[in-house]
Amino acid sequence: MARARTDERAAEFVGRRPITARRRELLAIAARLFAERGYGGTTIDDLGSAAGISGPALYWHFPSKDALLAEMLTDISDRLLVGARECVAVAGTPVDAVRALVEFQAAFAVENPALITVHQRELPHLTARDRQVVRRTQRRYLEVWVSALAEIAPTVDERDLRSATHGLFGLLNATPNIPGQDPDHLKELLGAIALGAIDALTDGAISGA
Amino acid sequence: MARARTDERAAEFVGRRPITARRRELLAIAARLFAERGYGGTTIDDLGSAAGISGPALYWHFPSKDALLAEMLTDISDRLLVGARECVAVAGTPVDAVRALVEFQAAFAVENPALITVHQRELPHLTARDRQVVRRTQRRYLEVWVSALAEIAPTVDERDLRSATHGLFGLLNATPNIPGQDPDHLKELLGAIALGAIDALTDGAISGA
DNA sequence: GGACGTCCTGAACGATCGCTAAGGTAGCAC
DNA sequence: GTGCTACCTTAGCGATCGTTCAGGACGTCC
Repeated sequence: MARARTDERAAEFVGRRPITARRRELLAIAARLFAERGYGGTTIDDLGSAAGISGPALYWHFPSKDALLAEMLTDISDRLLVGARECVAVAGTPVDAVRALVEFQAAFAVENPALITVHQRELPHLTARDRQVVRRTQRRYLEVWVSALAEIAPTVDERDLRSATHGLFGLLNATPNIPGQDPDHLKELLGAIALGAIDALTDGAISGA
Repeated sequence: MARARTDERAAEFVGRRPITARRRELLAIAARLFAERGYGGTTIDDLGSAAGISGPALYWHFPSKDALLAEMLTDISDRLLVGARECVAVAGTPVDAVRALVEFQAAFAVENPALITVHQRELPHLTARDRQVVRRTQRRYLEVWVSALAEIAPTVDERDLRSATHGLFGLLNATPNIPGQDPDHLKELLGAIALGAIDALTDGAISGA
């Protein structure tokens, strides 16, 4: 009998197991189910049978249901943060940076509705420690936005920028609730609306009033 | 021994028990806990002890944990729908109607962050029947918005209006995520941003371009 | 062929938790 | 007093569900 990877490899990879294709697949399936039924409404057996295996088989890949969720959420927030930093790095002007951020978030939300849903909803089901990690990454992501916005609107109070950015996230992350729209069209539409919102916030810094 | 109200009164009130102050109080407490820990992360005993009573004591007031959540969610969506209809009824012009809707939703979200959180998050934990009821009310609420927007922007495709409205809800409902801002200020800020978003959508129908 | 790693099964355990049962207390009506 | 209602208690049942355990099938390497 092979010992579960949970025991054997944990030390080697210090809490973060190697990312195999199978793991990614299972995470994607879990994201779909969590989005549909909620974390609490999804059992280990549900996850297993959706993946074509038994419930306990998951324990070879993940140490616990909590840990699965934790990995999913940290992965999402990491991807968002990396993407946002790249947006800013690549952009030529501050306005371009903001445009790129809007487009990036819109694209991510439209292309990963399940992930966005879970990310917005299931944070309370993390352990305090994991929640703290995700929250910190989220805060950094927010800061990338706030910094970018501050560059195009230096006169606006930074706390207002922060509040408004939360609002923009809510706007762009609403895509999971919107049924049956063409993804590309939706991306454009919500992106345009978000830019309008930013214009209102920054007194026309985008459109150049 | 008094039989539980669940058995005794259910027939009289056809599934909807009379709304006493105590019930409202318990619902408010439950909303707070559900928002903090999630529905699945909150036990009956948690709810009870937060209210200063034992867990099972709740069963005198509500037939089940599910039913408690269902009542909470239907109540929220009902209040939103009623409020929105009144906004439209009172408004003099279509633009006023849209302004009133934005202000109303912003006010509701700022003043009831816990309710908004639960309303956004816990729908999957309802029974199919209850979920259907809440969804229908939500759809009607959405239609009030879409109709109002269609009046100020008759050229915009109605499906786009619907999508955009979902986005606006996301924007205005982001308030629970925003810590430590003055409520009135936040209301104004998000309201203004939302109007900017609507302006972008309707090509200046609000600001009068 | 044997050793080993990968990935899975099926049975079962233990804890949690929603919910029921049975009863108690305080107040008010008559 | 008795009876009735409103609201609550504690004990405990039953089911669910996360998790563990022991093992097996399949592949690869020597």
